[in-house]
Amino acid sequence: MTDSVKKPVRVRMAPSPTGPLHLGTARTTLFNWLFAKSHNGKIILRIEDTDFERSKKEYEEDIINGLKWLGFDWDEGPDVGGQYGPYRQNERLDIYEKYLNKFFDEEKVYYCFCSKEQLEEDRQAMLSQGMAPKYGGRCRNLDPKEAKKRVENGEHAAIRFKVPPIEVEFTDIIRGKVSVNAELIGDIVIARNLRSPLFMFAGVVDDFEMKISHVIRGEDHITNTPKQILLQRALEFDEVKYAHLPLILAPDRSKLSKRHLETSLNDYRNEGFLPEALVNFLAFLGWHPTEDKEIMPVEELIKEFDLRRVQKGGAAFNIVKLEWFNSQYIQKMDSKELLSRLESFIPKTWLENPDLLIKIIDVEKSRMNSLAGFKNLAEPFFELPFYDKKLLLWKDISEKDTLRNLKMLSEEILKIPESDFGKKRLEQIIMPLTEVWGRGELLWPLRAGLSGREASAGPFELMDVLGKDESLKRIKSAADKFNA
RNA sequence: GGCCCCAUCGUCUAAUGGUUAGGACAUCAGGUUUUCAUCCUGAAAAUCGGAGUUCGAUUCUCCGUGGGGUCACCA
Repeated sequence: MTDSVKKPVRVRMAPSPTGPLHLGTARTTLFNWLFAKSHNGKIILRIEDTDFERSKKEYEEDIINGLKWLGFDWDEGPDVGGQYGPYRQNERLDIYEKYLNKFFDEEKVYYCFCSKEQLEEDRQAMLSQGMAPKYGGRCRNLDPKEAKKRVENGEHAAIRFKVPPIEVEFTDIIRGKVSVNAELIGDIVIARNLRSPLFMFAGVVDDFEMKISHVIRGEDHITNTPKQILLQRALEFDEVKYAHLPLILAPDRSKLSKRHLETSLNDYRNEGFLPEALVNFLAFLGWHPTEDKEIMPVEELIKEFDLRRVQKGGAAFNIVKLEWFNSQYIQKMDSKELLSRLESFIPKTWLENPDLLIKIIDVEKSRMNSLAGFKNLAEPFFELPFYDKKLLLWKDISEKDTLRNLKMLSEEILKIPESDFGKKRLEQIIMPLTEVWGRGELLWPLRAGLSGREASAGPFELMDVLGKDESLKRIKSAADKFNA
């Protein structure tokens, strides 16, 4: 309960399966995960599906999938079990009911029969008077026995918690002291009925039941915290430690929404971002190590992660920087490994020749800033694109000279024995020629003819991958453009 | 609107009661055996405004401004 008695670190990842895995959820999860890992703590995955109308099994699957893809694991959860389960709130209704009944016995809650229309009217009235809209307490003083009877007779009533009019203060690990006057809050609804708790209440019960030590969540929850602390006190639970993370903002620092960019993790996955890059990028959105470094693999993040170094202000999402992280991780990645990541991004037929693909990857790696971009880069290796003969002309070199140069190169390349054909040998043969005839004059048409592209890898690398026959074929086809 | 949180280059951020306010991405200019990319070098670029505390504040305090969050029988 106090700092002197250190509780074992147990954090929870608590996504709501009301949509596909969100970028913000991914980052909150990452910070929880890093914190737990760096403290040898346990991680609990809890599915917060008390909103039965919006919660969907498919979203739960998507979220779990996405979290695993990012490389996270957990010690307890709906899929792996654990001694504090079940781990779906929907399966814990008995537990909530028990505490709700306790609350009724102690008269800390009451039934509220106000209709939604009525409440909305009240709200508007208060708003128009410039007041903070809060529940006025119309049902607070109804006779509990009578209220219970009405509910038993089938009348619908929500369950409200009597919020005491006191100042609530808590210490946030990131922000320090935060205090709120609960008088401004009004009695909050904590359950639709005994079998249908709401987030505010279910979370508090679960955090206690699951022995959670630290609640690390987005700043959007900061105003929920005093309410939950009040609930904890009423339930006589130990207080947990809180850390509220700064929010991810849109690139223009406004509120993050789908209007500005993709907010679902799957979009980034499908665009060919590496989970390693995403994790590194997300970690640096609001956090930074002591030293100046950017590329930090996850093991290093764990080693250096510290909640106290988390930024307080919101962080704008910068896709360009993400792309940079991605290209860095791609360049550093072993080509074999890269190939396995590439599988879902390329035509199946390409997979028939893995050796060739590895060669292409080696050559094109530095030009890749996403897995999805590889296909376009690799296409010329499988099929020479159609191109206009103008592409072969270096600066103001004439067609005639270009043709001559191509023929000359072709003859020289032909002389190289198959067994000795490769980048090194090609350079040895061709580079001296450029001393005489000019670099651009020889190399440009050669490269353009081999790739059929305005921009590509260099001619020696190209030929190295294409092989002697295909290279000569392409050079001939380039020369033919002028013969015709 | 009430309440809460926040504020260093365009962006992510480092640092300190005294520094030429550092790094990274992006930008610009060069260089590295032709193009593109990689890589290297260099340049430009910031302490939101105003008071106060102090010998000295970007750092501490207050006010203002700006941004964000929240005020659901969503989470």
